[in-house]
Amino acid sequence: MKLTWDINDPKLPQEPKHFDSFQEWPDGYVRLVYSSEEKNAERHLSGWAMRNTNNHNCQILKKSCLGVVVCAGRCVLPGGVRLQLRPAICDKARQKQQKKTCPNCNSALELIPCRGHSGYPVTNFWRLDGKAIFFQAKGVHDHPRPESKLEAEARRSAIKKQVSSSHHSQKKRPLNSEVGRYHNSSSYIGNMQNLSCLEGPERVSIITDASFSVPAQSYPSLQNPDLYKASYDSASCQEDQLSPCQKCPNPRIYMPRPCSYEFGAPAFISSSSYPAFYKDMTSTPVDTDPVNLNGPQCNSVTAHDKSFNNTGRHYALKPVWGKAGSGDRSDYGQIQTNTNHPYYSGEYPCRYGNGASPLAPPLQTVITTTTKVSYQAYKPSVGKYSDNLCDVKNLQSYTHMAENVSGTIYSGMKIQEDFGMIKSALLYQHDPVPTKSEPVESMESYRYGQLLGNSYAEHEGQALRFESSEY
DNA sequence: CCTTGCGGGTGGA
DNA sequence: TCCACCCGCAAGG
Repeated sequence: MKLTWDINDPKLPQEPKHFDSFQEWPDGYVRLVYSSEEKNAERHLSGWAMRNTNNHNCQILKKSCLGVVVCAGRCVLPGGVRLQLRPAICDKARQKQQKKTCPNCNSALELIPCRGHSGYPVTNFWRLDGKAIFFQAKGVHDHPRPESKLEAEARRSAIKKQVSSSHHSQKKRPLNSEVGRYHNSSSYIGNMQNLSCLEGPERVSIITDASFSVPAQSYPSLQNPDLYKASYDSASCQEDQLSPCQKCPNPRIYMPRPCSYEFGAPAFISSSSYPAFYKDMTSTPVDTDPVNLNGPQCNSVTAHDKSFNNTGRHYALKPVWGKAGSGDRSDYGQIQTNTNHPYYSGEYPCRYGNGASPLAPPLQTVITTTTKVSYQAYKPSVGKYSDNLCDVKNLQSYTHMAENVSGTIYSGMKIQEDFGMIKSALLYQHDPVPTKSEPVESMESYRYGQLLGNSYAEHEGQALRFESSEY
């Protein structure tokens, strides 16, 4: 469909013929139309830690990205992964979260704010219109992915369990043990995620080698795998699934963009290579810039998924960005698709590396305003999602996903139950890799674009995220 | 205890 | 006007 609409349009396309599958990690200037039956969309879920932002417009729900919480020491977890916690959405909880230390090295935790939208946090807009839920994202995340919501929840519950149960027996093992687990799991996950779609064996191999960093993508299937998973998976899957298709056609795909934080921190980059960095880097992610080089690729992590998923081609596309201002609306959607990145790369602020200059001038202007639209009632009737049903479509994809996952992954992983969820999480994002070949391609292109970053991505792929707060 | 939404209100552009 | 953001409230898990 043509992305001719803008979230602020008085009139949105009526009765869209086709709905997009849920995307857990939308990135870039994306516009999607979900079915009002899509639970995840209904809940305005996102893998990114998005907090509600008051835009004084009850028709449009606006959310802004909180970034990601990482170890200030940029330590590498045992699995080679990095800690990438999901920032607590609640201000108070976030403050508390930041007072905790890295479960792995005890360094302070650092919140990397999102500045992917012209120096401001990436914003997501949700608007219910009839049977469709319109979603529009503005900005490109310039930081690693945090844990997905499910992963975070899973972790939390896992920790609780441990605490409660294990308490008696051995009390304090927690840190290491936990960490270890997490690592494992996470790393797996990370890999898994990437691989998610692949077959078991392949996955494994892949994993080992390249773990792109997809930080977190998946929604763990923890709890109700069905629900989330389905949806999420679908998302991921979709991507994957789409990927084949998407690669070309899909407009909404995102692109990976450059510079991100990750690179900024060497640590992130190649965990393996830079192990030493831990401490040094700590405070100065920026310095790390050397990485910047990577900068362009930065987000690779994130991007990966995407890239994989969607990508192959996207990258190649041309940069639409030049325009900016006016074109906006329609452009946006497309941009993503098309744009390769010039925009990203350039523009994107790798804050770390370059500084935050927002190259993308156009964006803002264009973007903006959510504020006022008064159209139909946005307020969704909540409640609806009862459907565990999830979209059939999604399910399908899921199903296969799930299967794969469970089977393969798990077996491989030793993870405990707790982590089981994780696996689920793994599923989607990476999935992008529907076809093996693609991944490769995309990777390359990707990397290419990224430059250095790649390495990072690979190693990093899995960042662990977990917070173990108390220890 | 945390998430999610809502909405009043502020300050800067 | 637009927008980011702070703050509190309420519902729900």
